[in-house]
Amino acid sequence: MSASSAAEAPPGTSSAVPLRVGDGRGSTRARIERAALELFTAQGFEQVTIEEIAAVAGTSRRTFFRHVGSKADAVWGDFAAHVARLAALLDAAGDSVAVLPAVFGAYVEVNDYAEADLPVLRQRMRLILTEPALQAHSQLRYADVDEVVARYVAARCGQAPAALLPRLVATATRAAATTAFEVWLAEEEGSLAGALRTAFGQLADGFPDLR
Amino acid sequence: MSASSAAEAPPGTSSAVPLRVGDGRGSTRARIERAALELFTAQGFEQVTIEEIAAVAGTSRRTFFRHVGSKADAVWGDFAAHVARLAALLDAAGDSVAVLPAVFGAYVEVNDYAEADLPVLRQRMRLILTEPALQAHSQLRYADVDEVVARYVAARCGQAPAALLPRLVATATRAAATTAFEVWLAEEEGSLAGALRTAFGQLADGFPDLR
DNA sequence: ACGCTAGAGGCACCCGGTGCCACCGGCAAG
DNA sequence: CTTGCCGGTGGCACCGGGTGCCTCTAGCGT
Repeated sequence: MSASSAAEAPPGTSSAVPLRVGDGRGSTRARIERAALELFTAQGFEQVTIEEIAAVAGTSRRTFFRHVGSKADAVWGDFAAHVARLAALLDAAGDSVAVLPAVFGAYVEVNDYAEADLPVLRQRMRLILTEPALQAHSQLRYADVDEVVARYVAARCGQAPAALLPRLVATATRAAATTAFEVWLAEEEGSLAGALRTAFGQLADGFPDLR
Repeated sequence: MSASSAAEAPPGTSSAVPLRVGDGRGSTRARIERAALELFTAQGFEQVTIEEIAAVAGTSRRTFFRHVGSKADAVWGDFAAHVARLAALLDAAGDSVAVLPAVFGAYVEVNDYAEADLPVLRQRMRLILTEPALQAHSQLRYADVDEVVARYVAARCGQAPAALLPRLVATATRAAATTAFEVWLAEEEGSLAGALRTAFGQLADGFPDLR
Protein backbone atom coordinates (compact mmCIF):
# COMPACT_ATOMS: atom_id res chain seq x y z
CA MET A 1 0.00 0.00 0.00
CA SER A 2 3.00 2.29 -0.14
CA ALA A 3 4.71 3.55 -3.22
CA SER A 4 6.59 0.76 -4.88
CA SER A 5 10.36 0.69 -4.66
CA ALA A 6 10.72 -1.38 -7.80
CA ALA A 7 11.57 1.52 -10.08
CA GLU A 8 14.60 -0.11 -11.64
CA ALA A 9 14.69 -3.50 -13.25
CA PRO A 10 16.61 -6.12 -11.22
CA PRO A 11 20.29 -5.52 -12.05
CA GLY A 12 21.27 -9.07 -12.81
CA THR A 13 18.33 -9.81 -15.07
CA SER A 14 18.85 -9.16 -18.76
CA SER A 15 15.62 -8.96 -20.69
CA ALA A 16 14.81 -11.51 -23.34
CA VAL A 17 14.63 -8.75 -25.92
CA PRO A 18 17.92 -6.81 -26.01
CA LEU A 19 16.58 -3.50 -24.77
CA ARG A 20 18.88 -0.56 -24.37
CA VAL A 21 19.37 -0.93 -20.64
CA GLY A 22 20.66 2.53 -19.93
CA ASP A 23 23.52 4.92 -20.14
CA GLY A 24 25.17 3.97 -16.88
CA ARG A 25 22.74 5.91 -14.73
CA GLY A 26 19.82 3.60 -15.32
CA SER A 27 16.96 3.46 -17.77
CA THR A 28 15.22 6.55 -19.05
CA ARG A 29 12.26 5.82 -16.84
CA ALA A 30 14.43 5.54 -13.74
CA ARG A 31 16.23 8.79 -14.57
CA ILE A 32 12.90 10.55 -15.00
CA GLU A 33 11.58 9.23 -11.70
CA ARG A 34 14.73 10.20 -9.84
CA ALA A 35 14.69 13.70 -11.30
CA ALA A 36 11.00 14.13 -10.52
CA LEU A 37 11.35 12.94 -6.93
CA GLU A 38 14.29 15.23 -6.31
CA LEU A 39 12.62 18.28 -7.83
CA PHE A 40 9.28 17.64 -6.13
CA THR A 41 10.82 17.39 -2.68
CA ALA A 42 12.99 20.42 -3.28
CA GLN A 43 10.42 22.77 -4.77
CA GLY A 44 6.99 21.23 -4.21
CA PHE A 45 4.89 19.24 -6.66
CA GLU A 46 2.96 22.11 -8.19
CA GLN A 47 6.00 24.32 -8.66
CA VAL A 48 7.83 21.85 -10.88
CA THR A 49 6.93 21.65 -14.56
CA ILE A 50 7.29 18.58 -16.73
CA GLU A 51 9.75 20.49 -18.87
CA GLU A 52 12.07 20.94 -15.89
CA ILE A 53 11.92 17.28 -14.97
CA ALA A 54 12.61 16.28 -18.54
CA ALA A 55 15.57 18.66 -18.71
CA VAL A 56 17.11 17.28 -15.51
CA ALA A 57 16.51 13.73 -16.72
CA GLY A 58 18.18 14.63 -20.01
CA THR A 59 15.21 14.02 -22.21
CA SER A 60 12.16 15.74 -23.63
CA ARG A 61 8.69 16.58 -22.43
CA ARG A 62 7.18 14.17 -24.94
CA THR A 63 9.35 11.31 -23.79
CA PHE A 64 8.49 12.01 -20.16
CA PHE A 65 4.84 11.29 -20.89
CA ARG A 66 5.65 8.20 -22.88
CA HIS A 67 7.37 6.72 -19.85
CA VAL A 68 5.39 7.79 -16.82
CA GLY A 69 1.93 8.59 -18.12
CA SER A 70 1.26 11.50 -15.82
CA LYS A 71 3.04 13.88 -13.50
CA ALA A 72 1.63 12.12 -10.44
CA ASP A 73 2.68 8.70 -11.70
CA ALA A 74 6.32 9.77 -11.58
CA VAL A 75 6.17 9.35 -7.79
CA TRP A 76 4.71 5.86 -7.70
CA GLY A 77 7.33 3.69 -9.32
CA ASP A 78 5.97 0.40 -10.61
CA PHE A 79 2.97 0.33 -8.33
CA ALA A 80 1.11 -2.18 -10.46
CA ALA A 81 3.80 -4.73 -9.58
CA HIS A 82 3.32 -3.80 -5.93
CA VAL A 83 -0.39 -4.54 -6.19
CA ALA A 84 0.32 -7.75 -8.05
CA ARG A 85 2.64 -8.85 -5.25
CA LEU A 86 -0.08 -8.17 -2.71
CA ALA A 87 -2.49 -10.25 -4.75
CA ALA A 88 0.04 -13.06 -4.94
CA LEU A 89 0.61 -12.96 -1.19
CA LEU A 90 -3.10 -13.20 -0.52
CA ASP A 91 -3.36 -15.99 -3.01
CA ALA A 92 -0.55 -17.86 -1.29
CA ALA A 93 -2.17 -17.36 2.12
CA GLY A 94 -5.18 -19.31 0.98
CA ASP A 95 -7.29 -20.77 3.78
CA SER A 96 -4.42 -21.49 6.15
CA VAL A 97 -5.07 -18.41 8.29
CA ALA A 98 -8.23 -16.52 9.17
CA VAL A 99 -9.24 -13.80 6.73
CA LEU A 100 -8.28 -10.73 8.68
CA PRO A 101 -4.84 -11.98 9.77
CA ALA A 102 -4.18 -13.00 6.19
CA VAL A 103 -4.89 -9.49 4.95
CA PHE A 104 -2.83 -7.94 7.73
CA GLY A 105 0.07 -10.27 7.03
CA ALA A 106 0.00 -9.58 3.31
CA TYR A 107 0.08 -5.83 3.94
CA VAL A 108 3.00 -6.13 6.32
CA GLU A 109 4.91 -8.39 3.99
CA VAL A 110 4.34 -6.37 0.85
CA ASN A 111 5.68 -3.34 2.70
CA ASP A 112 8.80 -5.08 3.94
CA TYR A 113 11.44 -2.86 2.38
CA ALA A 114 15.19 -3.23 2.53
CA GLU A 115 16.91 -0.76 4.82
CA ALA A 116 18.54 0.92 1.84
CA ASP A 117 15.18 1.63 0.22
CA LEU A 118 13.67 3.36 3.23
CA PRO A 119 14.93 6.87 2.47
CA VAL A 120 13.38 6.85 -1.00
CA LEU A 121 10.21 5.33 0.42
CA ARG A 122 9.99 8.12 2.98
CA GLN A 123 10.53 10.68 0.24
CA ARG A 124 7.76 9.18 -1.87
CA MET A 125 5.27 8.74 0.93
CA ARG A 126 5.94 12.21 2.29
CA LEU A 127 5.05 13.64 -1.10
CA ILE A 128 2.00 11.45 -1.52
CA LEU A 129 0.62 12.26 1.92
CA THR A 130 1.53 15.93 1.83
CA GLU A 131 0.94 17.30 -1.64
CA PRO A 132 -2.77 17.75 -2.31
CA ALA A 133 -2.59 16.77 -5.96
CA LEU A 134 -0.79 13.56 -5.07
CA GLN A 135 -3.07 12.88 -2.14
CA ALA A 136 -5.97 13.06 -4.56
CA HIS A 137 -4.27 10.89 -7.12
CA SER A 138 -3.48 8.29 -4.49
CA GLN A 139 -7.15 7.40 -4.28
CA LEU A 140 -6.96 5.99 -7.79
CA ARG A 141 -3.95 3.83 -6.94
CA TYR A 142 -5.51 2.65 -3.69
CA ALA A 143 -8.68 1.69 -5.48
CA ASP A 144 -6.67 -1.04 -7.21
CA VAL A 145 -5.41 -2.26 -3.85
CA ASP A 146 -8.90 -2.26 -2.42
CA GLU A 147 -10.18 -4.30 -5.31
CA VAL A 148 -7.54 -6.97 -4.77
CA VAL A 149 -8.31 -7.21 -1.06
CA ALA A 150 -12.05 -7.16 -1.58
CA ARG A 151 -11.79 -9.94 -4.11
CA TYR A 152 -9.83 -12.07 -1.66
CA VAL A 153 -12.23 -11.49 1.22
CA ALA A 154 -15.18 -12.12 -1.08
CA ALA A 155 -13.73 -15.42 -2.24
CA ARG A 156 -13.08 -16.59 1.29
CA CYS A 157 -16.50 -15.56 2.57
CA GLY A 158 -18.53 -16.69 -0.39
CA GLN A 159 -19.81 -13.21 -1.08
CA ALA A 160 -19.73 -10.88 -4.06
CA PRO A 161 -16.69 -8.60 -4.21
CA ALA A 162 -19.04 -5.63 -4.25
CA ALA A 163 -20.87 -6.74 -1.08
CA LEU A 164 -20.56 -4.75 2.11
CA LEU A 165 -18.21 -7.00 4.07
CA PRO A 166 -15.47 -7.41 1.44
CA ARG A 167 -15.55 -3.74 0.50
CA LEU A 168 -15.54 -2.71 4.13
CA VAL A 169 -12.60 -4.91 5.06
CA ALA A 170 -10.69 -3.63 2.04
CA THR A 171 -11.27 0.07 2.67
CA ALA A 172 -10.83 -0.17 6.44
CA THR A 173 -7.59 -2.13 6.29
CA ARG A 174 -6.24 0.20 3.68
CA ALA A 175 -7.22 3.19 5.79
CA ALA A 176 -5.36 1.60 8.69
CA ALA A 177 -2.31 1.00 6.54
CA THR A 178 -2.31 4.58 5.29
CA THR A 179 -2.61 5.87 8.83
CA ALA A 180 0.27 3.64 9.90
CA PHE A 181 2.35 5.21 7.15
CA GLU A 182 1.42 8.66 8.38
CA VAL A 183 2.61 8.07 11.92
CA TRP A 184 5.68 6.18 10.69
CA LEU A 185 6.58 9.23 8.63
CA ALA A 186 5.92 11.66 11.44
CA GLU A 187 8.20 10.03 14.00
CA GLU A 188 11.78 9.36 12.99
CA GLU A 189 12.25 6.17 14.98
CA GLY A 190 10.08 3.04 14.84
CA SER A 191 9.65 0.40 12.18
CA LEU A 192 7.05 0.48 9.48
CA ALA A 193 5.98 -3.08 10.20
CA GLY A 194 5.46 -2.14 13.83
CA ALA A 195 3.26 0.80 12.92
CA LEU A 196 1.23 -1.37 10.58
CA ARG A 197 0.76 -4.10 13.16
CA THR A 198 -0.31 -1.61 15.80
CA ALA A 199 -2.87 -0.02 13.50
CA PHE A 200 -4.22 -3.39 12.40
CA GLY A 201 -4.42 -4.51 15.99
CA GLN A 202 -6.51 -1.54 17.00
CA LEU A 203 -8.75 -2.03 13.98
CA ALA A 204 -9.24 -5.72 14.65
CA ASP A 205 -10.47 -5.32 18.19
CA GLY A 206 -12.82 -2.50 17.33
CA PHE A 207 -11.35 0.20 19.60
CA PRO A 208 -12.63 -1.34 22.85
CA ASP A 209 -11.75 1.73 24.92
CA LEU A 210 -14.01 3.89 22.80
CA ARG A 211 -17.19 1.87 23.03
CA MET B 1 -19.55 12.40 4.41
CA SER B 2 -21.69 12.61 1.33
CA ALA B 3 -21.96 15.46 -1.04
CA SER B 4 -23.84 18.29 0.59
CA SER B 5 -27.35 19.02 -0.52
CA ALA B 6 -27.18 22.65 0.55
CA ALA B 7 -26.52 24.03 -2.91
CA GLU B 8 -29.16 26.73 -2.69
CA ALA B 9 -29.44 29.26 0.07
CA PRO B 10 -32.44 28.66 2.32
CA PRO B 11 -35.37 30.27 0.45
CA GLY B 12 -36.80 32.27 3.32
CA THR B 13 -33.53 33.71 4.49
CA SER B 14 -32.59 37.05 2.99
CA SER B 15 -28.94 37.88 3.50
CA ALA B 16 -27.92 40.85 5.60
CA VAL B 17 -26.34 42.37 2.53
CA PRO B 18 -28.95 42.70 -0.25
CA LEU B 19 -27.39 40.21 -2.68
CA ARG B 20 -28.96 39.60 -6.01
CA VAL B 21 -30.71 36.37 -5.08
CA GLY B 22 -31.35 35.06 -8.56
CA ASP B 23 -33.37 35.32 -11.70
CA GLY B 24 -36.20 33.03 -10.68
CA ARG B 25 -34.29 29.84 -11.33
CA GLY B 26 -31.95 30.26 -8.42
CA SER B 27 -28.59 31.89 -7.93
CA THR B 28 -25.86 31.73 -10.52
CA ARG B 29 -24.02 29.18 -8.44
CA ALA B 30 -27.07 26.94 -8.19
CA ARG B 31 -27.68 27.17 -11.94
CA ILE B 32 -24.08 26.25 -12.62
CA GLU B 33 -24.23 23.26 -10.28
CA ARG B 34 -27.49 22.01 -11.76
CA ALA B 35 -26.15 22.33 -15.29
CA ALA B 36 -22.91 20.59 -14.37
CA LEU B 37 -24.66 17.72 -12.61
CA GLU B 38 -27.01 17.16 -15.52
CA LEU B 39 -24.28 17.26 -18.15
CA PHE B 40 -21.91 15.07 -16.15
CA THR B 41 -24.47 12.32 -15.66
CA ALA B 42 -25.55 12.52 -19.27
CA GLN B 43 -22.15 12.58 -20.96
CA GLY B 44 -19.56 11.70 -18.35
CA PHE B 45 -17.31 14.02 -16.38
CA GLU B 46 -14.38 14.14 -18.77
CA GLN B 47 -16.50 14.65 -21.85
CA VAL B 48 -18.06 17.88 -20.62
CA THR B 49 -16.11 21.11 -20.95
CA ILE B 50 -16.48 24.11 -18.67
CA GLU B 51 -17.60 26.12 -21.67
CA GLU B 52 -20.58 23.79 -22.16
CA ILE B 53 -21.60 24.00 -18.54
CA ALA B 54 -21.33 27.76 -18.58
CA ALA B 55 -23.42 27.94 -21.74
CA VAL B 56 -26.18 25.75 -20.27
CA ALA B 57 -26.09 27.77 -17.06
CA GLY B 58 -26.38 30.94 -19.10
CA THR B 59 -23.09 32.44 -18.06
CA SER B 60 -19.42 32.51 -19.03
CA ARG B 61 -16.42 30.30 -18.47
CA ARG B 62 -14.79 32.95 -16.31
CA THR B 63 -17.83 33.27 -14.09
CA PHE B 64 -18.03 29.50 -13.70
CA PHE B 65 -14.62 29.50 -12.05
CA ARG B 66 -15.47 32.45 -9.87
CA HIS B 67 -18.37 30.51 -8.38
CA VAL B 68 -17.24 26.91 -8.11
CA GLY B 69 -13.49 27.05 -8.03
CA SER B 70 -12.91 23.91 -10.03
CA LYS B 71 -14.71 21.49 -12.30
CA ALA B 72 -14.81 18.84 -9.57
CA ASP B 73 -16.20 21.27 -7.01
CA ALA B 74 -19.32 21.71 -9.11
CA VAL B 75 -20.48 18.32 -7.87
CA TRP B 76 -19.99 18.91 -4.16
CA GLY B 77 -22.41 21.69 -3.31
CA ASP B 78 -21.55 23.53 -0.13
CA PHE B 79 -19.53 20.73 1.36
CA ALA B 80 -17.75 22.99 3.81
CA ALA B 81 -21.11 23.58 5.49
CA HIS B 82 -21.62 19.83 5.59
CA VAL B 83 -18.30 19.39 7.38
CA ALA B 84 -19.13 22.24 9.72
CA ARG B 85 -22.40 20.54 10.61
CA LEU B 86 -20.54 17.34 11.38
CA ALA B 87 -18.18 19.26 13.64
CA ALA B 88 -21.13 20.90 15.40
CA LEU B 89 -22.81 17.53 15.93
CA LEU B 90 -19.67 16.08 17.46
CA ASP B 91 -19.30 19.15 19.58
CA ALA B 92 -22.87 18.78 20.80
CA ALA B 93 -22.35 15.10 21.58
CA GLY B 94 -19.67 16.00 24.08
CA ASP B 95 -18.97 13.34 26.69
CA SER B 96 -22.54 12.06 26.97
CA VAL B 97 -21.88 9.01 24.78
CA ALA B 98 -18.79 6.87 24.22
CA VAL B 99 -16.45 8.10 21.53
CA LEU B 100 -17.22 5.60 18.79
CA PRO B 101 -21.02 5.79 19.10
CA ALA B 102 -20.73 9.56 19.05
CA VAL B 103 -18.85 9.51 15.77
CA PHE B 104 -21.25 6.97 14.29
CA GLY B 105 -24.24 9.00 15.38
CA ALA B 106 -22.86 12.22 13.97
CA TYR B 107 -22.22 10.54 10.62
CA VAL B 108 -25.73 9.14 10.48
CA GLU B 109 -27.30 12.42 11.46
CA VAL B 110 -25.30 14.58 9.09
CA ASN B 111 -26.38 12.29 6.28
CA ASP B 112 -30.06 12.41 7.18
CA TYR B 113 -31.44 13.82 3.95
CA ALA B 114 -35.03 14.68 3.17
CA GLU B 115 -36.76 12.25 0.84
CA ALA B 116 -36.90 14.89 -1.86
CA ASP B 117 -33.15 15.38 -1.83
CA LEU B 118 -32.29 11.73 -2.29
CA PRO B 119 -32.36 11.68 -6.11
CA VAL B 120 -29.85 14.51 -6.35
CA LEU B 121 -27.75 12.89 -3.65
CA ARG B 122 -27.71 9.65 -5.61
CA GLN B 123 -26.72 11.55 -8.74
CA ARG B 124 -23.87 13.28 -6.93
CA MET B 125 -22.55 10.22 -5.14
CA ARG B 126 -22.77 8.09 -8.26
CA LEU B 127 -20.55 10.58 -10.05
CA ILE B 128 -18.13 10.88 -7.14
CA LEU B 129 -17.77 7.14 -6.72
CA THR B 130 -17.72 6.36 -10.42
CA GLU B 131 -15.74 9.02 -12.25
CA PRO B 132 -12.01 8.59 -11.65
CA ALA B 133 -11.26 12.31 -11.59
CA LEU B 134 -13.96 12.88 -8.99
CA GLN B 135 -12.95 9.83 -7.01
CA ALA B 136 -9.48 11.31 -6.79
CA HIS B 137 -10.75 14.74 -5.88
CA SER B 138 -12.94 13.27 -3.14
CA GLN B 139 -9.84 12.45 -1.13
CA LEU B 140 -9.25 16.17 -0.62
CA ARG B 141 -12.79 16.73 0.60
CA TYR B 142 -12.67 13.71 2.88
CA ALA B 143 -9.42 14.91 4.38
CA ASP B 144 -11.38 17.80 5.89
CA VAL B 145 -13.89 15.36 7.35
CA ASP B 146 -11.13 13.20 8.76
CA GLU B 147 -9.52 16.16 10.42
CA VAL B 148 -12.76 17.09 12.17
CA VAL B 149 -13.29 13.56 13.45
CA ALA B 150 -9.66 13.12 14.45
CA ARG B 151 -9.78 16.36 16.41
CA TYR B 152 -12.85 15.19 18.29
CA VAL B 153 -11.41 11.79 19.13
CA ALA B 154 -8.13 13.40 20.15
CA ALA B 155 -9.88 15.81 22.48
CA ARG B 156 -11.85 13.04 24.13
CA CYS B 157 -8.89 10.72 24.53
CA GLY B 158 -6.37 13.31 25.57
CA GLN B 159 -4.14 12.61 22.62
CA ALA B 160 -2.72 14.69 19.79
CA PRO B 161 -4.93 14.88 16.67
CA ALA B 162 -2.03 13.48 14.68
CA ALA B 163 -1.62 10.44 16.94
CA LEU B 164 -2.44 6.97 15.70
CA LEU B 165 -5.73 6.40 17.47
CA PRO B 166 -7.54 9.59 16.42
CA ARG B 167 -6.29 9.37 12.85
CA LEU B 168 -7.20 5.70 12.69
CA VAL B 169 -10.71 6.21 13.99
CA ALA B 170 -11.20 9.06 11.55
CA THR B 171 -10.00 7.25 8.45
CA ALA B 172 -11.63 3.94 9.36
CA THR B 173 -15.05 5.43 10.11
CA ARG B 174 -14.89 7.47 6.98
CA ALA B 175 -13.94 4.40 4.97
CA ALA B 176 -16.94 2.64 6.48
CA ALA B 177 -19.22 5.53 5.61
CA THR B 178 -17.97 5.62 2.03
CA THR B 179 -18.49 1.90 1.70
CA ALA B 180 -22.00 2.26 3.07
CA PHE B 181 -22.67 4.83 0.38
CA GLU B 182 -21.40 2.44 -2.25
CA VAL B 183 -23.74 -0.36 -1.30
CA TRP B 184 -26.62 2.06 -0.79
CA LEU B 185 -26.06 3.28 -4.33
CA ALA B 186 -25.77 -0.19 -5.77
CA GLU B 187 -29.05 -1.53 -4.43
CA GLU B 188 -32.16 0.46 -5.16
CA GLU B 189 -33.98 -0.34 -1.92
CA GLY B 190 -32.72 0.22 1.62
CA SER B 191 -32.11 3.35 3.63
CA LEU B 192 -28.86 5.21 3.79
CA ALA B 193 -28.95 5.34 7.57
CA GLY B 194 -29.39 1.59 7.63
CA ALA B 195 -26.38 1.03 5.43
CA LEU B 196 -24.30 3.37 7.57
CA ARG B 197 -25.33 1.66 10.78
CA THR B 198 -24.58 -1.77 9.39
CA ALA B 199 -21.14 -0.73 8.23
CA PHE B 200 -20.36 0.97 11.53
CA GLY B 201 -21.57 -2.08 13.42
CA GLN B 202 -19.24 -4.38 11.53
CA LEU B 203 -16.36 -1.99 12.05
CA ALA B 204 -17.00 -1.62 15.77
CA ASP B 205 -16.89 -5.31 16.54
CA GLY B 206 -13.78 -5.93 14.48
CA PHE B 207 -15.21 -8.48 12.03
CA PRO B 208 -15.41 -11.34 14.55
CA ASP B 209 -16.14 -13.95 11.88
CA LEU B 210 -12.89 -13.17 10.12
CA ARG B 211 -10.50 -13.61 13.04
C1' DA C 1 -25.05 64.00 -11.44
C1' DC C 2 -21.26 61.88 -9.07
C1' DG C 3 -18.37 58.21 -7.59
C1' DC C 4 -18.18 53.58 -5.48
C1' DT C 5 -18.47 48.79 -5.55
C1' DA C 6 -19.55 44.02 -6.77
C1' DG C 7 -20.54 40.91 -10.22
C1' DA C 8 -19.64 39.73 -14.79
C1' DG C 9 -17.20 38.81 -19.18
C1' DG C 10 -13.33 38.92 -22.28
C1' DC C 11 -8.50 38.08 -23.09
C1' DA C 12 -4.04 36.30 -22.68
C1' DC C 13 -1.36 33.17 -20.54
C1' DC C 14 0.45 28.86 -18.12
C1' DC C 15 0.63 24.06 -17.78
C1' DG C 16 -0.68 19.03 -18.08
C1' DG C 17 -1.82 15.79 -21.46
C1' DT C 18 -2.48 13.74 -26.40
C1' DG C 19 -2.20 12.84 -31.43
C1' DC C 20 0.51 13.12 -35.32
C1' DC C 21 4.48 13.10 -37.95
C1' DA C 22 9.34 13.13 -38.93
C1' DC C 23 13.86 11.49 -37.61
C1' DC C 24 17.47 8.34 -36.35
C1' DG C 25 19.78 4.20 -34.99
C1' DG C 26 20.03 -0.80 -34.99
C1' DC C 27 19.04 -4.97 -37.17
C1' DA C 28 17.76 -8.67 -40.36
C1' DA C 29 16.99 -10.01 -45.16
C1' DG C 30 18.13 -9.50 -49.86
C1' DC D 1 26.29 -2.72 -49.21
C1' DT D 2 21.60 -1.57 -49.71
C1' DT D 3 17.02 -1.92 -48.43
C1' DG D 4 13.33 -1.91 -45.46
C1' DC D 5 11.49 -2.51 -40.98
C1' DC D 6 11.05 -0.96 -36.26
C1' DG D 7 11.36 1.11 -31.57
C1' DG D 8 12.63 5.03 -29.11
C1' DT D 9 12.77 9.87 -29.59
C1' DG D 10 11.53 14.64 -30.17
C1' DG D 11 9.08 18.49 -32.19
C1' DC D 12 4.70 20.56 -33.08
C1' DA D 13 0.04 21.72 -32.76
C1' DC D 14 -3.88 21.24 -30.29
C1' DC D 15 -7.24 20.72 -26.32
C1' DG D 16 -8.94 21.81 -21.81
C1' DG D 17 -8.60 23.29 -16.85
C1' DG D 18 -7.26 27.16 -14.20
C1' DT D 19 -5.57 32.18 -13.18
C1' DG D 20 -4.46 37.17 -13.48
C1' DC D 21 -5.72 41.33 -15.30
C1' DC D 22 -8.51 44.63 -17.30
C1' DT D 23 -12.95 46.57 -18.61
C1' DC D 24 -17.82 47.12 -18.47
C1' DT D 25 -22.09 47.63 -16.33
C1' DA D 26 -25.74 47.86 -12.90
C1' DG D 27 -27.11 49.18 -8.63
C1' DC D 28 -26.01 51.79 -4.53
C1' DG D 29 -25.57 55.94 -1.46
C1' DT D 30 -24.30 60.91 -1.33
